[in-house]
Amino acid sequence: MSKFVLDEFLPYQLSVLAAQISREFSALYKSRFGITRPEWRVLAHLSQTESPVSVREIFDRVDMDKSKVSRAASRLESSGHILKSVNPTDRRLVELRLTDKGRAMVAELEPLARQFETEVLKRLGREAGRFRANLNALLGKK
Amino acid sequence: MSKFVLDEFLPYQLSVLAAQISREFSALYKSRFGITRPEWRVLAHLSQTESPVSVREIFDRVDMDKSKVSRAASRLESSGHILKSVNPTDRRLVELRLTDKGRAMVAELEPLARQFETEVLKRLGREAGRFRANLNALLGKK
DNA sequence: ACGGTATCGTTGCAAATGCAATGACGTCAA
DNA sequence: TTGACGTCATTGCATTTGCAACGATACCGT
Repeated sequence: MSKFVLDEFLPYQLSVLAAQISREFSALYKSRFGITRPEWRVLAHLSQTESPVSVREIFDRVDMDKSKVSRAASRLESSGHILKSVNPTDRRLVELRLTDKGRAMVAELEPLARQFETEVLKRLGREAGRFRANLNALLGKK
Repeated sequence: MSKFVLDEFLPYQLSVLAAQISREFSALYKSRFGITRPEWRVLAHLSQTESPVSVREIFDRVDMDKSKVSRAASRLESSGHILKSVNPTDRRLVELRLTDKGRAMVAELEPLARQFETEVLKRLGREAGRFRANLNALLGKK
């Protein structure tokens, strides 16, 4: 059997690539807005829907531990980017929603995100679409 | 401009996929051999070469902080899987090499790794090769 | 209505992490 | 040879992380 080569091991490659790209991008929003990765995720998720969203909903969909989401939300509340309130229908739930300040920040952030993504995909040329499709397949989408 | 959708954001997708797959695989070797992810990386890297390898060499190629490598190596030494020794030519360097016990463990581990990888790639069917090629391109290989 | 069970978000805590500082060693030029 | 500078691995420390435990609330069968 041929030798095992770590550099060609899929889980390893994915790990390295994801870490590199995330580091690069997070350096961007960290320096520009002073937010952390978990905070960015919460913000990005909140920006997608008008209605308030519970902590559970986020950590379900966003692949972060409950506590991570909870703490990120608390920081975002302190910094005035989101509001937390108890859901009156089900008092176990906490509703998160963007403040105007939060919305403004996301509005600045999103173009940067798009641009960053475009730059990355440029490296793949015409293979970009296929790569994304395969990524989605591995993520078990649709 | 169309709405920003986190689920379709490349850095996010890569992060999630890498985390999922790494979690899955690390659960395997953790339950079976009690080693952590950094330890697995060091072992996997050491298994690829006969000659001893310095800490620097590993953290350069393996995308881990120096201290992470150093601590993983110490744990692996305690558990008897590797040996650490001072390089006699350049006494700043620490040579890491597998013990027989370490080699035996890696020998068990590698087939599991291959199999795991195969299972993942199966989900892509005939696209697998292309996906890997694109991954390599993004990693800036060759 | 009541008890048992499940779900939600937060928190405590131990472990892992990243980063800077440190100390040991090498290199090189004068 | 010396001294300034660079490199290596480890360690200290503050922060982050994951996990379990907890209190509060909701749900469900009886």
